Amino acid sequence: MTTIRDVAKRAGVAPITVSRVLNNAGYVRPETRQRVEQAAAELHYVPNMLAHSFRSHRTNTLALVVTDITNPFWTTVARGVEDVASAAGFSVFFCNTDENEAKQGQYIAALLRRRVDGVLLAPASSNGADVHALQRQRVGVVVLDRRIEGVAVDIVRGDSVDGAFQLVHHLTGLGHRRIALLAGPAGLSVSQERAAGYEQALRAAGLTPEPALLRFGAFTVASGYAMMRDLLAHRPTAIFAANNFIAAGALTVIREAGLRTPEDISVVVFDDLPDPYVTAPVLTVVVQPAYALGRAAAARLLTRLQQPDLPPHELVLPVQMIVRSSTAAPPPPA
Amino acid sequence: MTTIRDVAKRAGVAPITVSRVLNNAGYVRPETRQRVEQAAAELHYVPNMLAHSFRSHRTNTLALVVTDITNPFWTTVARGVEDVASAAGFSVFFCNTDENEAKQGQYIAALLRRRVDGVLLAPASSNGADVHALQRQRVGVVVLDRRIEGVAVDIVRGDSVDGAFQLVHHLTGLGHRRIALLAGPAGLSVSQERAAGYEQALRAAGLTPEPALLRFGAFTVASGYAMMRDLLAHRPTAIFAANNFIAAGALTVIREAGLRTPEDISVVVFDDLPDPYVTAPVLTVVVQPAYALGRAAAARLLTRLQQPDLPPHELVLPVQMIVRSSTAAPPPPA
DNA sequence: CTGAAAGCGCTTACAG
DNA sequence: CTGAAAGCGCTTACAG
Repeated sequence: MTTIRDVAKRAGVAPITVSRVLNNAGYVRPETRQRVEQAAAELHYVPNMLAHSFRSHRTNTLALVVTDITNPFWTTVARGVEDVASAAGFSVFFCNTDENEAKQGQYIAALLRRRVDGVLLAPASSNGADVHALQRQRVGVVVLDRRIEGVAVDIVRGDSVDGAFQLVHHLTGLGHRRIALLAGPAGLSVSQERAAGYEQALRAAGLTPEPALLRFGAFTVASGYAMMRDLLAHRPTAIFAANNFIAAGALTVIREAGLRTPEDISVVVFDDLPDPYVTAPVLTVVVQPAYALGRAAAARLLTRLQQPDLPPHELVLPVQMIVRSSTAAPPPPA
Repeated sequence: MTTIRDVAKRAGVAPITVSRVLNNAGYVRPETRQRVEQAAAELHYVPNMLAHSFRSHRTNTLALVVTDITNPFWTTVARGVEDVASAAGFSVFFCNTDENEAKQGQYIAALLRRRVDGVLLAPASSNGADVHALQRQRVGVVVLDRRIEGVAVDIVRGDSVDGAFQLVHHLTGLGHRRIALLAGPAGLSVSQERAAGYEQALRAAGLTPEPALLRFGAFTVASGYAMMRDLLAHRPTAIFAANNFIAAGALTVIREAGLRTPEDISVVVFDDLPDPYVTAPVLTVVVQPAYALGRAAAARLLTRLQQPDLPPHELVLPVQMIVRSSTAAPPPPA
């Protein structure tokens, strides 16, 4: 394998000069630079980034740890992260935890061993241990989408309370009084915040939240299906699904029960399903700016790498409701 | 930062002994092992994998380069790869090329610099240059899903010819005579093979392929939409979409044109859209074993890393047709 | 079963 | 603008 030494020999310079050329660091005479570049090309030289990183203590690598790689919300976030990172010369390690705390711990340990410069973490739980472990080793961290407890750290997330409020306010405005919430895991801040927005909107309409109409589960199709099955007996006239996959499960139950949307039951959802998902009906939704969220989080992480002592900051991105054909006035009481 | 040396000092042994404990390599007395492990834990020691890899010439890292990270086919493949890799102690770098040859080249260069042990590549084109570059640097390679030209390399893919034949044969069996193919990029082996299976099935039914009914495009919703718009004037009674995203685009056109499926037009597709995609109608499909494909490819790559001189091998996984409600006999001629 | 010495391929820190 | 020397934190190769 050819090394910087071989290139140096061929170009008639010292290894350190080759290093300067390859890293665009320090002064090199244009002619010297050209001779080095030519020698490198002729030898098919491939820089050894392991040696570089090992010596310089910089890997130019970030990691993005998400909870469900099959959810288009997260793949869209990933594109935002990747675009910002690669423009700044960083590579990104994508990791998928399946909302599993143990898996998350294993990934964090692996990333620490690899000496990534920074981590963007969508935490699988509110437990701050992993963030703490990263900070102890002086790895940059930005928490995505969710809040965690007891740790001072940068956060970038969408406005769940406001989004939930908008959706449920829309439903009460249409005259709905029996609105169910199919929420995510009870322990996550996003679940709690969407439930808070839901209750605020109910109260604003003079309604009292009914425990039987609020279910916690998981951000999966199967969970949406199970929660919706349980709910049918309680005769909701509208459903608020806390994410897109929950909505997909709920819609399957609705279809199987022979109910029509929006005539028999209205449906609203947090997070859109993009184009390729040929949904019917077309859902009233709160859209989080997933791509912008990825970009903002990556940008913040790069800033933190340069200024480690910046005070932690929470960035809450606004969300937007799009009213489509899945919502209408409730059916007249039977 | 604490090093192997600090751990050694605390445990009262030599650094090499710590190395042996951490890597489970060579003989270590159980008591010595325990002392070392305790010292490492007390010091919150995090092994420096950069130093390890740099010295040992092994990174325990693979890369998976796919063409569209938003397509569930590829995320499912990714899970298969990840499961096999992590069981064997390897991490996986996920890279997304967007079917862009230049982006692929950049990723391959970055992976070479990082000295990944092996690469699973779904090539964005039939050009073998990147595979050649990997092989020259003695990086293991397995090509996924598609064939490339002029390079001896392991390949793992689904049976496109057979899958296409099955779908189109199903349509001719129902009585269709005007069957259109919305294919992927003309230069890719998968596109050519699906077109070949399509033509074979037509000929087997005594039909002559009609150039106006075969369109090449891209594996995207937008391309499916555009191709389908162009096709409407040619009055096909059935559509064969070469992948799931093309089908999604075509279905939008069909819906906008006020056509019903399957009454007015039948639709078949290569690659399923999974659960969360609440499609209507439910499509007749050829399913590739995406998860198994990922597993098989990763397993092959691990084998090759251990036996670099194995002759190249092509593994073609069988595919399965599932007949659902999007296909029926063609409407009577107007 | 354990260790002392050398070296992996770069960059840092210092000179000139 | 260029270079000689030292060293990053491990593992290899050899000894005992």
